[in-house]
Amino acid sequence: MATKGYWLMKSEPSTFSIDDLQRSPNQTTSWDGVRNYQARNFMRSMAVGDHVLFYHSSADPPTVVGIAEIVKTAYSDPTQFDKKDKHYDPESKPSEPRWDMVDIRYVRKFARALTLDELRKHSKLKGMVLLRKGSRLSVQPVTQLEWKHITSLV
DNA sequence: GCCAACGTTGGC
DNA sequence: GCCAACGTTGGC
Repeated sequence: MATKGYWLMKSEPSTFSIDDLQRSPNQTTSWDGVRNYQARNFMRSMAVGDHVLFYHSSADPPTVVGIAEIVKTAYSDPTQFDKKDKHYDPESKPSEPRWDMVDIRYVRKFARALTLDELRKHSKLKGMVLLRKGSRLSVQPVTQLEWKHITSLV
């Protein structure tokens, strides 16, 4: 059996929180609006069943709040063609869509949210992309060890 | 609100 | 292909 991938995805809770995900139809949503090539490429490499840490960015404090899973692999993000959408991309052609999204489903909320300060105290998490200075990637990989360690805290 | 870090754009 | 200017992210 192949090992599943582990990821972290950021969302501003004022825009879309883990509670919003839990309340969504089938507790599922499509992760649209990603307009960064690196983040897009990570989404393209996701497989159904991959595990996702749900992160609340620009929150006070910013925290890892729970877990989701990938339920649909990357496909064209329709908001790139919607002139009224904030993430409209006039350069992208329907014949050759530039931006993709995946579908994720709610799995669980942690008993408590994990702050960056707390995570930084764990030497095992020292290499985490999330904790790197200036790291802005909204979709990023997590190692299996990092995943195990974080989920063991809650 | 500030600003460091980073990605993108476009002139050359 | 270089790099300055600009825009965005996101912690603080």
